[in-house]
Amino acid sequence: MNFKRPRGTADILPEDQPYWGHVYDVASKVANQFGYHRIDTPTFEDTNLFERGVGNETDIVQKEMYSFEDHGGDLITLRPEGTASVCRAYIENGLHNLPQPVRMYYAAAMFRYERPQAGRVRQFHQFGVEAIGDASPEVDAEIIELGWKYIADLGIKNVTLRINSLGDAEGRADYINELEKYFLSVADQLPKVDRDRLTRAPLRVLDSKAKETQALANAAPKSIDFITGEAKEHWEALLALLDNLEEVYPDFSYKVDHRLVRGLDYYNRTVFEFEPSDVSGSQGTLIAGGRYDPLMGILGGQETPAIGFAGGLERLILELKKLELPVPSSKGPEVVVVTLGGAGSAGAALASGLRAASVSTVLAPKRSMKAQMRFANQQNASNVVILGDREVENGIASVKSLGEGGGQAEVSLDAASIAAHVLASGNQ
RNA sequence: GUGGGCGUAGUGAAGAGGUUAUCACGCUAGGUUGUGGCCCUGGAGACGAGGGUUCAAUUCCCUCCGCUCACCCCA
Repeated sequence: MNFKRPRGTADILPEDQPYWGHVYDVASKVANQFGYHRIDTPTFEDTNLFERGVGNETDIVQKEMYSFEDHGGDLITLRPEGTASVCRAYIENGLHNLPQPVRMYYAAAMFRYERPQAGRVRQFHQFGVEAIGDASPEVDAEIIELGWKYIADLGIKNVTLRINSLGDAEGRADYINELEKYFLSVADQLPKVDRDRLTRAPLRVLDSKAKETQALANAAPKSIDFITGEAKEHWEALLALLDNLEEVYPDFSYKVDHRLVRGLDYYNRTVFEFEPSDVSGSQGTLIAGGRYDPLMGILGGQETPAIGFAGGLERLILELKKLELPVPSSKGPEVVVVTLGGAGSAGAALASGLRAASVSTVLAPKRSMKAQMRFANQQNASNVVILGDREVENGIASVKSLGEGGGQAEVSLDAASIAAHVLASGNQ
């Protein structure tokens, strides 16, 4: 009986690491460009944080959380998303005392008990950003710009940005009422999935995948027609700011989509999503976010406006692979040390000396010379240093460059000389 | 939770109710005594599990398990 990884988890093998390194590197680079600082929160939290923060009625809380009682009797949950934790940390650590807004980002594993499929696993990874403590539409635009730039810097083109406003809590009830009324009036034309949805979450009928529903949803009442006052001003200001972005970034564009809604309870006003334009995959959303002004209050903090997004790294990597986009490849060592005969220990000593001199060095396995050369080649090494009894005796090592038409040189057998030789040829 | 597809070496594939299960890549050892990539020759390595039908099952049937895709949901 062999052990297998749990369903919905993945081993990220060395060969896949270039993709992961790339999505993490670009994430931190772009976040820093916008003045966002990294925050790490615990992998698990009090179950109650998510029940309150994510919303007790959501599927995430109802059937997807990894929850357990620990040995002290506390109810613990592996985080299914990042925003609730960041807000908890903001409140707990008194980050409202910092200059506002506080700009933070995270990149970490999340856990949801779901049926795995393309672009969806049980342990998955998100890059998320949050700007807390500023209600102005400029911050909305900034977050959207950040998300767009992240995707663009990864090299992914042809993404569609859809945006909508859910308005504030006050006006929302009226809107949902109207929406329900409308869908009920055409209920006989809805497929049963959507009739069920209508009783459960009327907003979600809007983004149904069913063809029959989509035509009806297009004609449904729009939330942006129900928003008033500050929320309306906010929305219009945001659209103007996005128009500016179109001038700065030639490829940037957005589409107001009144059928865009969110699954989590805490969102208000601005919501948005980035997804590939060629809607092939069903789990297509690469980045999704929005404003969540009510959340801080829900979690027991002071009312504090905030907005953020989260992006699925697995989905981004899937897209990178689909588009066959290049990612920085892992480099081989600068030196592989090949030893023959009784030179084994001299080789090990030389390898240590080279590493001490900051030259990446790998010792070839003790096999035939041919096998060791082949090993060096497979490691993608820049050079081999050949060390046999002859060399040890004469105090001279053969240093061979493995590149195209690389030559071979005799170098004095000491780490400093070899390091200098290797670094000099590497810099040419 | 619901519904489809699929389970043969590490990977990708082929195969037949009946002796030793095939191929490619990969791995590994060699091919003149100390020089990689190309080429050649060896070697290791597999029928997901259980039950049934049959003289005989890896092949047909059933169950389970696993993988995968979609719905649902969501990043």
